[in-house]
Amino acid sequence: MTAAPTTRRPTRQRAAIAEVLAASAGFQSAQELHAQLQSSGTRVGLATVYRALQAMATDGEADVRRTDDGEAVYRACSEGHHHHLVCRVCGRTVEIDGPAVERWTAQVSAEHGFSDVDHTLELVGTCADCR
Amino acid sequence: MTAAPTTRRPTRQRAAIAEVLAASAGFQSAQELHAQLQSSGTRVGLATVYRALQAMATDGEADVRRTDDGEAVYRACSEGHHHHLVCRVCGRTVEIDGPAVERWTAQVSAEHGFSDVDHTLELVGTCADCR
DNA sequence: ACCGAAGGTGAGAACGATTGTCAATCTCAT
DNA sequence: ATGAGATTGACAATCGTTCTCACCTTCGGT
Repeated sequence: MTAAPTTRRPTRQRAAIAEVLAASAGFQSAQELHAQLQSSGTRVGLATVYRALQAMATDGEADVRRTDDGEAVYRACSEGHHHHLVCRVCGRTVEIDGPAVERWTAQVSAEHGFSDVDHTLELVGTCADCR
Repeated sequence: MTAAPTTRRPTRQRAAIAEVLAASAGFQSAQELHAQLQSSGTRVGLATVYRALQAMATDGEADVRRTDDGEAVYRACSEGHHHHLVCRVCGRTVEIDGPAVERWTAQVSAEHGFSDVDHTLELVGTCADCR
C-alpha cells in the first residue's frame, strides 16, 4: 500500500498516458483517455491504458472516482482541485472553488478519526438559460 | 429527474425487496439481495430487483453507493439527506450531516443562476483502526 | 364483479466496462 | 550486444447491469 512492489519501468506509453492525464483538468475515463491518445496519433492499446491508470492510482499519482453509472474516472493527483456545477439540461459546466467545503470536510474527518481524506463534490442543477 | 412522473404501482415483488432491504443494516448489492430473496423462498427476477432498487433510489427511499470495483450497493434510507465518510481500507461508513455544505451549495448555485440544484458529496479516507 | 389500458415482471439476450491471456517487444543491468 | 524479466497489444473472457418482449397484474371506469 505504501511502495511499489513490482519494478515499474518507464515506457513511451506510460509517459503519453501520464501526459494526457496531467494536461486535462477534470476526471476522465480510461476509454476517453484512450480515444484522446488515438486522435493525437499516439497508438496505445486500451488494456495498456487501463493498466497504466491502475498503476498510477496505486502509486498515488492519480485519483480515482466512480461515476454514477459505475465508470472509473481518473485525474492527475497533484493539481489543484475544484468542483463542478453542471447543468442537467445543456451540460454547461462552471468550475467552482469551495474553501468553505474544504474546511468543513477537514473538520468532520478529524472528528471521526479519519486521515488522508479525499472528497468529491458535484453539483447538478438547471442553469438560467435552460430553466 | 426531480419528480416521479410515472405512476408507481405496489407489487408483491417491490414489497419483498423493500422489506429485505430494510431488514439489513449495511449496504448490499442487487445480486446479494436477489440471493437473499431466493433463499428465503421469494421468487423474484434479478432484473426486477435491479429495477426496484433503482426506483427506490430515485424516490429517495434508498441510498446508493459504488464499491471500489464499481458494484452498486444499496441500503434503506432512513430519512433526510446526508453524506458519507467511507474508509478506503475497511469500508466502514459514517453518515454525516452537513448543514454548512447545504448552505454553501445553495449560495453558490444561486450565484451562478442555477436552480433545482442537487449535490453529491463523498468523503473517502482512512479510519483510525486502519491507519 | 368485469374489462380494457398501462404498468410490472421474468427469462434470457445484449451491452459495455474492465480484466485475463499469451506471444511478441522493449528496458535494464551486465 | 545480450539475456532476463517487465510491458505491450489484440482478442477472448468476465461480470454487473440493462434491454427485449411476451405474459401477468393492478387500476379506473362501468
